[in-house]
Amino acid sequence: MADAGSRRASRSPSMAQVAQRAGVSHQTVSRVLNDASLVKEETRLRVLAAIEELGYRRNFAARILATNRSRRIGMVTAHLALHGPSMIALGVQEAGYEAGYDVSLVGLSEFSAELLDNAVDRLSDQAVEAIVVAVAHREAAELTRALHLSVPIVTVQGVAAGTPLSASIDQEAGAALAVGHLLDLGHRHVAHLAGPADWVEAEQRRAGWRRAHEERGLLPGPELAGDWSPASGHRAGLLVAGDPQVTAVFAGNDSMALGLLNALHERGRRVPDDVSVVGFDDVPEAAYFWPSLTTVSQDFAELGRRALSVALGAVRGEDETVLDPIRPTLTVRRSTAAPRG
Amino acid sequence: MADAGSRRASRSPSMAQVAQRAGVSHQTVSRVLNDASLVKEETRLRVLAAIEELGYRRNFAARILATNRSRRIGMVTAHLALHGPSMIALGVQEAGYEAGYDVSLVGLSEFSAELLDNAVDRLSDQAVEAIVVAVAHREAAELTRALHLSVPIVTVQGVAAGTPLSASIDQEAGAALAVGHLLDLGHRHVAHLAGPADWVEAEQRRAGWRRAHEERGLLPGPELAGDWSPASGHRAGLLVAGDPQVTAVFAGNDSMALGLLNALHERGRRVPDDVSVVGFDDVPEAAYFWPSLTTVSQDFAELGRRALSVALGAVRGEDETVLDPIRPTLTVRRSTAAPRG
DNA sequence: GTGCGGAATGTTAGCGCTCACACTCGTGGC
DNA sequence: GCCACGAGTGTGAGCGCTAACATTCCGCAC
Repeated sequence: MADAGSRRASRSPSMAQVAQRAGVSHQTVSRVLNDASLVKEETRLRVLAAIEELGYRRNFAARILATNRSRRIGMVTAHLALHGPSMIALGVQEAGYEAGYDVSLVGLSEFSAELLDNAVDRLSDQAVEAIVVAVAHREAAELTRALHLSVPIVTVQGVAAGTPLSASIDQEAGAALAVGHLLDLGHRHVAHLAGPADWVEAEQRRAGWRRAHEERGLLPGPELAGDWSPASGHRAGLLVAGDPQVTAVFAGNDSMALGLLNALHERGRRVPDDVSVVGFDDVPEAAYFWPSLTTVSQDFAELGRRALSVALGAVRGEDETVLDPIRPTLTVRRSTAAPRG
Repeated sequence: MADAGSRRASRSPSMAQVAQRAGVSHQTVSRVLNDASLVKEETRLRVLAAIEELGYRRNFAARILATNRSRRIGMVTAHLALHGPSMIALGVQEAGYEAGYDVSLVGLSEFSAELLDNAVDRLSDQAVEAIVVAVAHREAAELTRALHLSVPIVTVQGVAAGTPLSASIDQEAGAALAVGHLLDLGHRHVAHLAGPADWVEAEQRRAGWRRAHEERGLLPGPELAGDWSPASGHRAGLLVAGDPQVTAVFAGNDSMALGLLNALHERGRRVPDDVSVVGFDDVPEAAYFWPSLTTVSQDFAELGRRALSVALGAVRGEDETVLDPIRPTLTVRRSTAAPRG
């Protein structure tokens, strides 16, 4: 119970107080905390004891002020509730802590240029040493690059592989994997339920879908427009159900695949007997869709870790080593089979 | 391009530089930034111009050091990837920003006493003014209370309504709502697929399930043990499918309901014709399960906002007004119907 | 014209830390 | 016996800000 009336919380013990108690100078305490090497073992223990007794914690604001380094990385993401972004955030945090950095996470409730600006602004106020932006809209990537802040910005979604200061997953390869699986089962062509046109990921997955056909000398099936939501998957599903030509669909993500399955059931089309469906992301629920969903798994946490390591490299002013994009893998379940007949 | 060789990033413009440029004292600049009231309009504009020209940003570390207030709230959560926690985090952040606070979010990759301790420690190092803990394990709530840090800790899951320094959703009422719906449709009793015993939420939902039966003078149906995962829902579903007595199941969350549906389909039991199913949470996908899931909706973002407001109240040393828990609502979809016959 | 009072602005002293340097020992070489 | 040296420690300044107090300015009453 701190004295409730006081305007300012009472100050906690300072380095000077620890020093006095241990009978040394404040600088020696500082040395114990930073590079113990130069302090005699006996003194070190005495200081440590004093720290313990006083419950001392180093004042981070004073430290930042004196060193001009915040040891803080900012991260902004939209759609924190989605599987991908939240896993990325986790990866960034973990890797950050390992490297002695704190991570300030700002979640956008929705995407808009203004909110993004705002978030970056706020992070700048906190003097972050680098910012990781995990917002997949194409516009976001462009906005981000236009900012030219004084700190490095690492983009982690919505960018082409090989872009400087970025980390990525090879979406195209993943899509090709999924579509290839369908074609190799004997489907003549595969329809694609695409994500929104302004997402780079959607474009990349679409490219993989086309490529898989081309590599086999086949013509791609019809393309449907979606927006990642199950509702859009459902709408597309109604269309698919009406066209007996379509025997296989590659959905741009698992949520749309879910809506698609729902519509197919509604119309009495059997999966995979009448129509095969494959998704993308491998959300934890995908294995329990009806039927369980064949989909593409990506290691988002690893993506986050890489993003952080790129950011730290930039902070240290190192030459950037461009990492190969992460390769997704295909998880085959019950929603895909060879076409009938 | 900062000079790559320098050990420390070059300092950004200081208040003193702004002052010089505007031809005033640094204190006047400070006044413009804080309580503009006492500064002549003309001077104010001159200072603002100087700030603009120099691209000045107030150094937050110096400010914190001088005021002894960090304007930062810490939040720790496990299962950031789940719908509930991520929405809560969003609510806390939004409300925090509105109140001029930054929020430091620490996501635990899994729950353990050690990791929780660690996270709280890290936040303490950042001198947060309060901590919001959104970790639902019963153990977490206990650990949290045992910490007695120097800052207020607000618990936001895993606590009974009315607990001091907490915000909550009335889980029991939500469960009673869901089960009541089933009973009022004419089901003799409802089976319950419960969450893990060490989650307070699981216990509360279970209590609501029992209460709904008692209020109607009915005996509750069988109780099954789950762990929130779709896999556990699937296991339970196989059991349910084998018992024709069970005509309705209340699942502790939507994920388990999904697994349950999956098992029911697998065994050829029709939903809702043979078995009605209701979930809890109303995740965005629930409307597209097959069949679409009747479930209980909770306003997690609001929960987060309340938690923050409780935290700020405590920081200001106000007497705590205990808020009524948030009332969930029932969303009826296709997975529930009257029993056959 | 003198003085008074509030509005506007300036001055000074820290906040708790790190950095650069200064100092004090004891030890060893000559 | 003196100096050089390095290990171990201390001293002082200063990071950029706010808080408290000091000062100046100006218009107005007398």
